[in-house]
Amino acid sequence: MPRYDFTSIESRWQEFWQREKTFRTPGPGEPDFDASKPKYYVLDMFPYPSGAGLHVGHPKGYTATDIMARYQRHRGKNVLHPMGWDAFGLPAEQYAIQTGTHPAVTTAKNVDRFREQLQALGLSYDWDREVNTTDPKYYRWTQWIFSKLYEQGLAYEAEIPVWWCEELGTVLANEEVIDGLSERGGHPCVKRPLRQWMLKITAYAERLLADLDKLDWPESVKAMQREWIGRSEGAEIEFAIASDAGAATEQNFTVFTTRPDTLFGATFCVLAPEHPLVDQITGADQQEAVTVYREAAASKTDLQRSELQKEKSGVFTGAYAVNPLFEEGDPRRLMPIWIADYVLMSYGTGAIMCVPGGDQRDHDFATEYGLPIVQVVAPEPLAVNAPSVDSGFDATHGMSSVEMVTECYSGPGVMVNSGFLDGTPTEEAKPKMIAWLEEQGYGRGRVNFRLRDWLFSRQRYWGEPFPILHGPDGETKLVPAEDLPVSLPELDDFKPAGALEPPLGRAKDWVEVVDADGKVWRRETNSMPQWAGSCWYYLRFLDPQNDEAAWGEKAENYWMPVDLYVGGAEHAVLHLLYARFWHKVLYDCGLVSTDEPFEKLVNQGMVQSYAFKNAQGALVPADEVEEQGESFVAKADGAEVERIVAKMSKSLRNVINPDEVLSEYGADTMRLYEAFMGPVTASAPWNPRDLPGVHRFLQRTWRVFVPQEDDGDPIYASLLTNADGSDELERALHRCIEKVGSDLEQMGNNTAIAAMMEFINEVTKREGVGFSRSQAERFCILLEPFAPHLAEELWDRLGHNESLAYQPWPEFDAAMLVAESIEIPVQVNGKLRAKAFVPAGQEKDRAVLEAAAREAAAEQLEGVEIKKVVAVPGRLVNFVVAG
RNA sequence: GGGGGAGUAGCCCAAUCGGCAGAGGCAGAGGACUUAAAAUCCUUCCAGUACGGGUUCGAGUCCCGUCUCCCCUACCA
Repeated sequence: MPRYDFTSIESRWQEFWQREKTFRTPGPGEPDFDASKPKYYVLDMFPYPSGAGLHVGHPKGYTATDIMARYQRHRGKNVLHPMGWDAFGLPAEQYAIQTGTHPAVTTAKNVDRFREQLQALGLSYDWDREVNTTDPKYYRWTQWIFSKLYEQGLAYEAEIPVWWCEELGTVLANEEVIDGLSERGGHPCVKRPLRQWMLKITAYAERLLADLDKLDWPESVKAMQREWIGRSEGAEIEFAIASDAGAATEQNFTVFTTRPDTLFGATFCVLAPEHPLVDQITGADQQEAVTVYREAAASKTDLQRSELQKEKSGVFTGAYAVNPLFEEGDPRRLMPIWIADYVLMSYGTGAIMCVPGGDQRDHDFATEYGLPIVQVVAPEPLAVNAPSVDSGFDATHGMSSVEMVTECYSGPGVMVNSGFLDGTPTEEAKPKMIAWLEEQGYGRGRVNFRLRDWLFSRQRYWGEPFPILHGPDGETKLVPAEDLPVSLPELDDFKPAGALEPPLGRAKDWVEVVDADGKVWRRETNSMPQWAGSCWYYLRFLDPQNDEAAWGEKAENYWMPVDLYVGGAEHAVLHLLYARFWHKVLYDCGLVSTDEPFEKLVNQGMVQSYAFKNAQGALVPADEVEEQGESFVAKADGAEVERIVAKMSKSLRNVINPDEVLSEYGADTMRLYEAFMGPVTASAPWNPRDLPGVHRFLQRTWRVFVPQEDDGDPIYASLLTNADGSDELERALHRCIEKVGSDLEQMGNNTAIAAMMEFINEVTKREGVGFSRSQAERFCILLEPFAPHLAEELWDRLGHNESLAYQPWPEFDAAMLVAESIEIPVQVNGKLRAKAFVPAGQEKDRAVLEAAAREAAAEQLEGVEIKKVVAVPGRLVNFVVAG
């Protein structure tokens, strides 16, 4: 086999690894577990096994983690590197509705295909730890964790308006609905009140926010989570509704504001159109306008609302609220109450006080409807004689003419026109006002979160059943832990059972449960959302066969936390926030030993693909374009098209199938290319032209080990002797070891590959002369994380019987990293003018450096005055000269 | 509007603390081998780092301003 025959090499080693269970990872308690070794837990976000199979984007992250896993094994660590399936989900259920095929059947088929494809890439997962969220042995524990949440009072039922998607026959979470359309499939959705299970994630808002600081995560992800949690400090203020006579009545409403300091500048209030108080306070004259406005607002989608963003709209209710700062008779005491759709019922209290002098939105609204604007914050510190006293009312608003302004200023400054706060800087004014409100009983300081409780139920078949029973009198109880799992019943028809009745409602025998006392209970027919299984799978990997517990304490103590977690940025908020929430609950229950699950997070970049755009700017599918010399033209009409980089998508027909790459170049080339494209975190287009480059590197490697004659030896005889290698190659190898090792530590896989190419080029240049067995062996270890099949094959041919996977990483000698003579650039006034040569070992000696530099630049330095000499040891010498 | 990130050769990408702009690959050019082609090997061409200022002996790297692109988010009171 003189040629590099990747097909037979790769299948040989894949069979070997599977047969020998090379990557089986014993855990605490198992006989072959070595507790003295440090651990490394490297995890991929497990995939949803779709019917389409893998595409080249998946392996980008998987390759990166596999390289890390293999590297850490060479570093002598116990490496936990598992894979599994997030297999509940809508596509299998919809396929079932269309074809009658049970989702379990579809899922099993897809899982098999995914597993095959992953194994074909030579990924070193411990397949004994494979988990599947749809397996009753798995979801038994998902249900068990739900029970814990329920026991902690963190799961509750509520009748709330939720997004209902008629087409999908289910409720969706806010984040699964974009612009009124379902994220999956793009079907229209409407809001409806429904009984739902909620998880009280808001109870953990503060900790979920604070603990972000200690995570080694991308800034962008942390920023997104912070924004999603949306903590803001301010105050709640209660406003009484004014009677016709202007007195405060019993009726009131509460607003949340981050600017209590500006209460003196509040000139009106706005309620969300859906606010319950609107019906009660609307005056007869305004009734019709209010009704019309509310109906219009209700029918608007978020998209429509945001399109109309620029122009504020609203309607006066006819009622007034009392600003508690002002005495009766003061015109500023009565604030008209409007409704407007820029105030959202779902945030804060659904009502705001409006300070048009200090808030752009309020200002826009006030300008639109001619409401008074008062300045209460002055940007610059003002002199003592700043105007601060009311002086009569103007004709338009009955307000003081002095303080009417048209500008809006929302920055920090000094309070004006603000009674007892006059002259106080903004930041001090806030606590002062809060203190006043608390003292007077009008309000209190308060922290508000944007984060809302997690809508945790779905009207689907293909999800985890709740371990919940409903009694005849409306009571609710948990299914006892020993009766778990509550298995999914068999069904023939997976459609919703009624307008709002989930498919599980069809399983009558399953739904009804009679207890020992003859009492009839009904099972919960909602199921859990897809996020449930992925909230804790990283814990099940620790101890996947355990039938007594979700995980063993020893395993958890040893393996957690996850050292490196790699996945797409699309999970920045939802999955990662939900999983952190569950983990903290488990931590509080004493079930896990760390308060955060994922220590380091890396988002792999997207693998994009080329697409084409014609002169009209329309996208042209890739298979309708051909290359003509330097340019690309549409096959249809020969018109020139522009090549652009885009996401892979079916419609652009630019999706790259990994199977083709594998058959043409093999898994090692595929892995190498994925890793060589650029930094793991960067997005880059899949460029088929670049594949031969990395493939050639593997071929060159092959050729420096294996003679090319048809009847040649399986490996060069010179590599089977114990002769010393040449000093130059030894130095080159030490540089390579140092570079590959330090790059791997920081996932610099692309540059590590470049270093190996450099070394092999060096060996090739010498036609293998001076390449020793010891060098060949050490190089095999460096290569193994990237191209494990080829590395194992060469290692085997070097005469080893054991797998290469656990060989210790080679050492390098710092003294070997430098050449014998060191070239030092010599600058004159910062410009490169000459090169000096210094013997290795003396490059840090300033005197030697300077002397060598003077000699090298003698010509340039002749007859000029040297004002200064900058000599950086080992780096360069710069002469600063006059003129 | 807000937040995160990126602009280095025709292309993908490198460049520790500020210290020779180039490690590697693709593409291009020339050559060797070959009956020829493929494969392989050798040689070689190519930018002053988006733009404008500043600090410095010295700036791709630090500071200020501007532009372009990508991602996320969006009336959050």
